[in-house]
This record gives sequence, structure tokens and C-alpha cells, in this order.
Amino acid sequence: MEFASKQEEQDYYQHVASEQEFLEWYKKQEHPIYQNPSVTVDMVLLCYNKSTDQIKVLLIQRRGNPYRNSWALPGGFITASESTGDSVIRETKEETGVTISAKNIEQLHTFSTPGRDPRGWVITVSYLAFIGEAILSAGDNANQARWFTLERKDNQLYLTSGEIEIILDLQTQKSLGKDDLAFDHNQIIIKAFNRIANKMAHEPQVLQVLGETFTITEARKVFAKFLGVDYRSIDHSNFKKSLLDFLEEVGERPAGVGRPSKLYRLKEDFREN
Amino acid sequence: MEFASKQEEQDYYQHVASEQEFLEWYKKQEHPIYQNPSVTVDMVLLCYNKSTDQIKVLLIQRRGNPYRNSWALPGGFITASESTGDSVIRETKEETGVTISAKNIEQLHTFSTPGRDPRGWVITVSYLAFIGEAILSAGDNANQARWFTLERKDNQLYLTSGEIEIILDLQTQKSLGKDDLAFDHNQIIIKAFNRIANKMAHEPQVLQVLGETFTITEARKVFAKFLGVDYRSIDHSNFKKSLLDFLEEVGERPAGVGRPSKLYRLKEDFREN
DNA sequence: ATAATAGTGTCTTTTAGACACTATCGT
DNA sequence: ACGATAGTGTCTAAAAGACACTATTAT
Repeated sequence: MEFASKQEEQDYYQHVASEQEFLEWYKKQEHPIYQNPSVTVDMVLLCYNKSTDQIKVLLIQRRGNPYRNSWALPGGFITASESTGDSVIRETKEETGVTISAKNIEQLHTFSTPGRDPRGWVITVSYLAFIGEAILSAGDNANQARWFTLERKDNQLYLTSGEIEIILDLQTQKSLGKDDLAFDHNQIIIKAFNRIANKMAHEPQVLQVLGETFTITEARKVFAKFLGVDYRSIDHSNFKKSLLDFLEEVGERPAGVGRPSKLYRLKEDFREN
Repeated sequence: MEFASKQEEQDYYQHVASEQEFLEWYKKQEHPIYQNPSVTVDMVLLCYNKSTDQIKVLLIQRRGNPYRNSWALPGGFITASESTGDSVIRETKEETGVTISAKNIEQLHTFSTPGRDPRGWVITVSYLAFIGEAILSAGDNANQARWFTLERKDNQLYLTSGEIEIILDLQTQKSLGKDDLAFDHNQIIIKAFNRIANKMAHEPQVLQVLGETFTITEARKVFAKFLGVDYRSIDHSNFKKSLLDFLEEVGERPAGVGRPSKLYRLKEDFREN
């Protein structure tokens, strides 16, 4: 086929040729792909330590520029053969050693404010996931991955690990302390936290941080952490009533002081997102 | 500065140099940008026609391959100087003539399944917005933009305009009729519809389709459309009670048969997303 | 026995829902 | 006057919340 101009050729394939012809032609063309953004994924991965009663979020320390030595969410660049969900699972595994199932991730938000990455045009798709404390050890220290405790006081979030303390304001989404997260990861964490707090009463997937089975009181403690209150201020009886629709009894926990507590797990329907 | 190899140079700037030095160096490099996906935005724009009692969604007919002549959501490729929110507002304006405010859009989901676009690697960030029927005429016919009525019957969505009828199953997200939407836009529309139906009782931004002011019965009719029921099956009194927290009275509508209805509008706090 | 923990039962308040009634308009 | 539309009031059932009580264990 002969064309008087490139424009005419394009017109032909776009508007006259069949879709199959168009695609064969399209794949042979040079594409102005230099205009495309880099796309990353980021994972807000939460767990809970029953013995210390602490919510934890997994962060990695960046080993290279930009934001070298800053703490950041695990994540990285996507590849063409994966969905963003697959990418974030792969990147989390690579950077932290933690394996997450595709069923247990939830897409949060896509961040694209110009200038959010000093390297240039980069947008990120953020995800949220919960894992039980059994996998807590998977944070690979050699690889700079560390669990930060996540504590809510009033309307501030405190992320702490050793000497490092990052303070985020839930309203303004600003960082208040001496330490800071890389990129706009403070916004992502706040988005995740608010999402969980707002919907946990109706969609209690957050209880996955308790592992396969848990007691009512453990669930109360997790809820209390996200509400920023003492767990005893949540009435045991009423709490149980409100959550029972989502739970099924699976036995008793024999050990410990006091009356043995019953063990529950999330019903199948609510274990996935 | 001299380096024995490119690898050594990269190591130096990533791990030794300051962030500023790194960024100056980084911007001079050739980047493997050929690996980047194209990123598009898509807008699910809904309105409501009071006289015909119909929810409508704005679609455009594609003039070029791929999916030439298929109907699709307005949208297009993003540019580096904008956030995806700004992009979708610009694209909607360009393709349909409809102006939307940044405050009135809500991000839905980012779709990235490999193969979702026959041209190659394309991911899309989808948005949702509502406009009052006053702007209904803005659908520019010369530009192939048209309002499709959106009707829920049981668990199917019917999108119709003239001869064209697109049927989507809310459960399976499959297209059931003879006509079909371009790309995975059926999934996007279903996502939007479910989002609205699930949260409208608590966040009734969907009432923006009624314009600035509206009556309780008009609001009932809009809710009924998303629930797929006759509006008279929703008790007027109870409905009003449940919504009154979000509304403020702004007068009376004098015209029409029957007792004059009071006019309400969404309180400031609930007008934005 | 007692403190600690956890589960159960009961009463009250609040909310949701069903339904009847009143008000205003056009014909 | 009457039908159509719309707003108000009331009663009941269900859900949420407060709080007291019972059960089991370790010390």
C-alpha cells in the first residue's frame, strides 16, 4: 500500500482499515513513548504483634538516591507482563521477603501529583494488605526492611522503630517530626489508615493481621488501635454482637490466665478483598 | 569525575553522591523509558433527566482504531504537567465539551490487566463525576458524544441510546447484548455503579446529578434508579429522615400539581468528594 | 480466696421501618 | 369535590449501647 504522506497512512489505518490491519501496522510504528510516565507500585503492609499489642507497618530503608537512607514503602517499577497487583506482590517479595496472596491485596489510590518524584514523571498505584504476625520475622534486616510500630494518638500517627520516629498528621497529611518518609509515602499511609478505620466496622478484613484464628478481645484490641482508644473503652459484649456476622467459632484457646476464650476466624466471604 | 565503568558511575551517584548531585546526573542519563506503559484516564460521567426520570452516562463513539465505532468512556492519555485528575477533566472537556470541577471528581480504580488494550501496554486510571441536567445539552453530537440511559434491572445494567443497547451483568461484569463497549470500559462502569449504590446512603454525592437544588421525591427517584426499584417502594418519610443530615432546606418549588414541595440542597460538606 | 480474664444476660436508648394522616395544588 | 402530589406524625420492631452478672483460670 502506498501513501502520499505519513499522515495519510495513519488516517487510513485508523479510520479505514480493519482493526486487525490497524494493529499489525500499529505495532510496526515508532511510538512517542518518551512521553510516557514511569509507573511504580507501593505496598502498605500491616501486621499486629499480639504480645506487645502493636500495629506494625513494613518499611524499607532506601539504599540509593533519591531519598537515600530515607524510609519508604516497599514497591518498585511495574513490568508489562503483570497487572499492578501482581507487580506489588512481586516487589514486596523481592524487597522484604514477605509473600502475599493476590486475594489479600486491595488497591488504595493512584498518586500522580506533578513533582511527587524528583527524578521526573512517576506515578504510583498504592495497595493495602494485612498479614498475620507469624510472618513477622520475614522482615529481612540485611535488606533494610523493618517493621515500624504504627500508633494513633488523637489525630496523629506515630511510626517508630528504634531511634526513628515519624509523625504524621491525619488531617493535614503533613509530617510533623524530625524524620520523614520518602516521596509522598506519608499520604499513602494516611490514606490506608483512614480507609481501614472508616470501613472496618462493615468490612473487617483488617482482622487478618491476627492470623488465622483470634479471640474477641484480640479483635477489640486491633480495632482500638485504629480508633486510637484504649481497648477497654470498647464494650466486649456489644463489640462481639456487632462482629458476629463476620465470624465463625472454631474452638477454644486453653492457655492463659482467666476464663478460656473462644477462638474465631473470619468467614470465608470476608477473608478476601 | 572519572569512572572505570558505567556501573561504577551509577553506583557512585546512587550511593555516594548527594541527592542534588544524583538528580543533576540522573537527568543527563538515557533512561530505559521504552519500558514505560502508556497511561490513560477515563471518566464515568453521570447525570439525571428529571422529566424522563432517567440516569444517563456520557459515552463517545471512537472514530479511529482500535475499537473504531465502538462506544467508550471519554478519556485519553495523560501528560506530564498534570495530575491524572486534571487530565481526566481536560480530556472530558476536549471530547465532550463538558466542564467538571476538580472538587467533583472521585478516583475509582486503576486498571492494568495485561492485554486490556490491543495496542500494547496501557493502564488506565478511572474517575467518577456527577453533573446536573442543566449541562445535559453539552454532549456535543458532532464530536460523537452521546448520553446513554443507564437502567438497572435486577442485576443487569442496560445502556441504551437509539438503536444501541449495551447489557452488562453486575455480577460477572460480562457484556450480554449484541453491542459492546471498547476496552474494559464495561468493568469501569460496573465499578462506578456499584460504588455509588454501596455508599450513597452514607455519602450522597450522587444527588449532584439533580443540580443545585432538588426535592425529596427527586432524590428518592435517583436512589431508586441505583437500587433498581420503583421509587414508590421507598417510603418518603423514612427516606427523608435518613437523608436530612446531609441536606439543608432552601425554599419551595411553587409550580406543579399537588402540594408544593420543599427544595433542598446538599450541605457544603457533602457537595465535594 | 482473689485478681484477672472472658463470656452472657438484661435493660434502655436510639434508629429504622411500616403506615396512617394532613396539606396543597390542578381540574 | 376529588385525584394527585408531597409533607408530617405515630406506632412498632430492630439495632446499638450501657452495664451488671456469671464463668474459668492462675496464683
